[in-house]
Amino acid sequence: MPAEPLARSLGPPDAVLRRLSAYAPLAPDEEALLRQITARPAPVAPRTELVRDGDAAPRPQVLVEGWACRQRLLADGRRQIVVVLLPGDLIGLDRRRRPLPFGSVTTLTAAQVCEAGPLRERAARGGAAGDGTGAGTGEGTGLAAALRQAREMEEIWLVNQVVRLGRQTAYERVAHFLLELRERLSTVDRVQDDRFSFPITQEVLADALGLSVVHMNRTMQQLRRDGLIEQRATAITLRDVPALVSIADYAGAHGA
Amino acid sequence: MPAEPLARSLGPPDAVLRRLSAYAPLAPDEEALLRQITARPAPVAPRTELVRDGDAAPRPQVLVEGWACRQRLLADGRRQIVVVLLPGDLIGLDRRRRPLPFGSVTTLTAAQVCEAGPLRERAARGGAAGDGTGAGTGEGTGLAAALRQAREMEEIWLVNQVVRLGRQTAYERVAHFLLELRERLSTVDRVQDDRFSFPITQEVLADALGLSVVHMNRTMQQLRRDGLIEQRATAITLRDVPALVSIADYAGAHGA
DNA sequence: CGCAGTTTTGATAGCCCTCAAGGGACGTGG
DNA sequence: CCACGTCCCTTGAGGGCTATCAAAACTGCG
Repeated sequence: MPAEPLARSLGPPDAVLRRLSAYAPLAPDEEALLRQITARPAPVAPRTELVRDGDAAPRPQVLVEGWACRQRLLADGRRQIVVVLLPGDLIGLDRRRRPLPFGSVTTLTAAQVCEAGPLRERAARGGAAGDGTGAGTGEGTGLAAALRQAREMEEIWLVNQVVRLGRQTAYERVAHFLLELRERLSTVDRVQDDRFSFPITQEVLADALGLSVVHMNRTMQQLRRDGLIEQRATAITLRDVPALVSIADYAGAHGA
Repeated sequence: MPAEPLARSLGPPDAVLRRLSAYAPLAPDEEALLRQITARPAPVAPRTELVRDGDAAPRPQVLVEGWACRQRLLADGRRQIVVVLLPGDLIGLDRRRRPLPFGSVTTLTAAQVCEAGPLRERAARGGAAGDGTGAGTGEGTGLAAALRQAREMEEIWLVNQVVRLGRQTAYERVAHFLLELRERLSTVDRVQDDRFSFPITQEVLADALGLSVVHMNRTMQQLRRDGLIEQRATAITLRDVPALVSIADYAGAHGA
């Protein structure tokens, strides 16, 4: 099962570096550290658990290639995907002091993962960090700032997810989710002309958006019939972003 | 309009201190700072916006008394409450570097709020923090550790909310939510014999749990009829916590 | 060429929403 | 003391969105 032929063609595999330097400018030695960490990514099969539920000390990792997710299972087998993780995303970088029932982290596709312990240590030791109170104007620079930003982005994705699941219809949910994916993937150069790799099954999509597989399928069909999206192989194209934005009431995570 | 007669009888107003020292042991001077900050709380009317949506630099505040929420409004008026904030909870303590579309923070009841700028500064300056890599065993102490823990707890509440909204029925959602409230309120000594103040309307509850007011009402009735909860005035009693836990598939945020 | 996983389709049912209206609690004012 | 408004809770009826069950078409693959 090839990981993501399209993704590879759409961008080189330095997703983590792209992601973090989009969040905050990095010092040369920090970039070097990142390159070193991601030099030899470990291939991981689909449906592999990267972090077990309740794990006391999840190892810091970075997702270099492929998609994954944080998910939680209910006792009767129902699954809720809490957040989808994309190339360049971080896993377990927050130092936790207690084993928290966060759910597990699992790959959705074939993926490539790197250990990121040194990244956390480097950030903890501090650097160009702008820790000053700064009243909010300062952005902060350096690895620590980038990691903070990464954490805040993840919180935004969670809030988005709550709004989708709580107050939007299936149609709106899918539109909103696709727009979020587009925005996130574009920061790692995986989007061209509103087209990007889309390597997950409708079952996964359903578990992410709180729907049944059958209804997920019908909703996708509706979006296609309405000319809003187009799927070929494992890639998807958003054919009318403004319309999608309007439907989903989408307000991105822009900085202004 | 009296804020919360029951709450007052169930616990003294030093909710913030209780909350934070439950997260991590504080140094004497940190406790003193907390007492100083919360010495003169400002009364706030219900439905008051404490943080506006997209606010670049939300002022750090602590909720000393009353309930509030983070919420997001859709263009057509639909409202989703992202997370409910209880006495002792923190608001805007994370230093943000960009204006993020987080939604607004609004009081749900009459409340008492304190500015907490000094708290953030004190934590940033560092203290007894256990920043060592520690492999996960160390808990960390001091204000900074407590604030980190507070942030992680909020993330757990978000994940809980996602699971509720995505994969649970109305009945399960309410059970799950009530158990979470019980657990959170108990850390600030606002729970006695599974009974606690419950000062929000069913409309608020509906917006928190992604339901209509009518269905919210019917679900509460069902829970009462099943002998699981009991409401009198503005207080609620969980009459069968094990049953509720089973129904909701509730796994608290315990440390083991 | 059959197998397993995925997508698709049809039919039926159910959870939950919307609309509408009545009742209760509380405070205000006459 | 009672009329009256407001807010909240409650109830009824009808319908729509979405789930479930079942099975067929499709795809990639060994």
